[in-house]
Amino acid sequence: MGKNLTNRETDYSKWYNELVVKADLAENSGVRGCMVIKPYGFAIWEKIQAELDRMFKETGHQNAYFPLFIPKSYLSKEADHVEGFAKECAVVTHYRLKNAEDGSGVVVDPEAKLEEELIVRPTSETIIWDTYRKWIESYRDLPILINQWANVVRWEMRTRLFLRTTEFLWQEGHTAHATEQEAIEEAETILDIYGDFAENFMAMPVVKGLKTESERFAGAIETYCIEGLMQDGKALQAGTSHFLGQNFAKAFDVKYTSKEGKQEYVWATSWGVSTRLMGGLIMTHSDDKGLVLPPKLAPIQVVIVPIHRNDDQLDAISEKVDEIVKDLRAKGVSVKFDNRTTYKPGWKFAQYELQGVPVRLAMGPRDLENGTLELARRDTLEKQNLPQEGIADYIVNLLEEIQNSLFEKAFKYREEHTTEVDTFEEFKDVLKTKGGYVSAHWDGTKETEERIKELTKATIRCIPLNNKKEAGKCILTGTDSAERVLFAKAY
RNA sequence: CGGGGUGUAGCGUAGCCCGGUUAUCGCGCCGCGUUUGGGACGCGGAGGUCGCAGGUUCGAAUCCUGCCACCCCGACCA
Repeated sequence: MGKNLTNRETDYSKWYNELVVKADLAENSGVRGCMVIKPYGFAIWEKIQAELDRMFKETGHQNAYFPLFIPKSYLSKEADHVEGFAKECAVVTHYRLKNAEDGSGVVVDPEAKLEEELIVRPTSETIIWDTYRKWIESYRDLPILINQWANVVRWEMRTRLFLRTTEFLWQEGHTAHATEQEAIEEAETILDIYGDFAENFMAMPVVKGLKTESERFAGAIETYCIEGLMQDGKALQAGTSHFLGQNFAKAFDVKYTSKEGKQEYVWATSWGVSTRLMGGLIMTHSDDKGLVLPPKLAPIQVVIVPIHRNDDQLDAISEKVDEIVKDLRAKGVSVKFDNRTTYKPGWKFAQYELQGVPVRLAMGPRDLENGTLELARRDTLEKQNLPQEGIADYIVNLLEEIQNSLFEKAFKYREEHTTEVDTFEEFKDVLKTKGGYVSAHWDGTKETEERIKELTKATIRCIPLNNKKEAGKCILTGTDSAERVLFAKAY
């Protein structure tokens, strides 16, 4: 295989293809950049969904579902929003096909042209706000805290598996509030959930911050984000939470009557994370042998491989293994006993390493005699022989240790790849030779940000929320600056 | 959409410049046997619109034209 994942030049997409997912559609279909998520990959997504869903619900959110198709006119109601998405919308113009007269197949029936074209949602703000108008009359109707799990389509010019597919799965939250303060707090609450999830479940350290004007969501007043740093030194925007102000309320005329009997526009947020998180997961932890999954998101946490010469041995091993499986399941650990005789142990070892299963147990005749088993950690690739006695408890602790150790490793990498610089020369040099985040002063203007991007391909990933105030000079223009911002090359 | 590159079996490829028997090799797949503590080995077998269409030619994977798809670099983006 020989793909060095720690190499900065690595093409991760090859891993995706081989490991979890394959972009694989009918030839010449014109549907580019879509991905088929294989069962194992989807199982990871389901774990992500389950945890986030729980966190949303714990903070008072509910799930709902809105239509895939959005009337074209909706999109044009919010000026910045159209501007941001118009160039990447798939449009439905007809609703029927018919047999071609020359028998060459089916063609679009010109009779079946839609009066108003429908947009395949690139995001659902517009259709949701059109609905909220009908739902909201009084301050008693607020807040509305709704999340939707859905697919969206963005016809990007260039796609990249997981990170920028034409169609992707995500969750999008859309909330309406009576006050500005409450909406801002909502956006921050969600950012905290995203940060918590990224660090404690994905074991991916993130920087929480604010986007600059040019990186802000189309239609937002403020965009909060979490930014991860991948093993190749590039940053990945892993989630965003937007404070939308009253932009959408005004565009869709969503007003409520306040306690005082006055008509007020509502305040809004929207927020989302997507299947891109899976890309982040892979790019944060994987090594040359394949995926490395944090235990909390691994579809299989422990795999048990029997080593045997004949059926009698397998039966004897199975008997022991069944006990261990039962113990582990009782402690909430997901276990797979791979007793297939169609594959050999060596093949299975390699296979589960590819899939990133955190812990592997092997048991053979020798172990039966000694009451032992072999345990291998996916993250460190260390193997040890242990007594079968008490193995379930040992594993429960070990899974936690692996979870923590993955985070620590990624955290250390990020610390080592965050560099403060004070001159543009250093800035360019760090980007070229070391990569990662570069913390530098910036004069706060769009023009400077743009110029730096042109010169170095680095963008401002965010203005960290916990930023300390520190006077300095912009690395490009030398103008006074009050704080450093984080630059990086990004996906 | 601009610049560069690539399309040959499920995957990865040789052959193309310089046209000529039955299109190369590896992995994978199927059968039989031996194997099984780190991706086993032997023997046998199946599998191909050489991206598509047209052209040149006695003859095209190979040369020419057009189209399509994919990858990389730009503009765009979760």
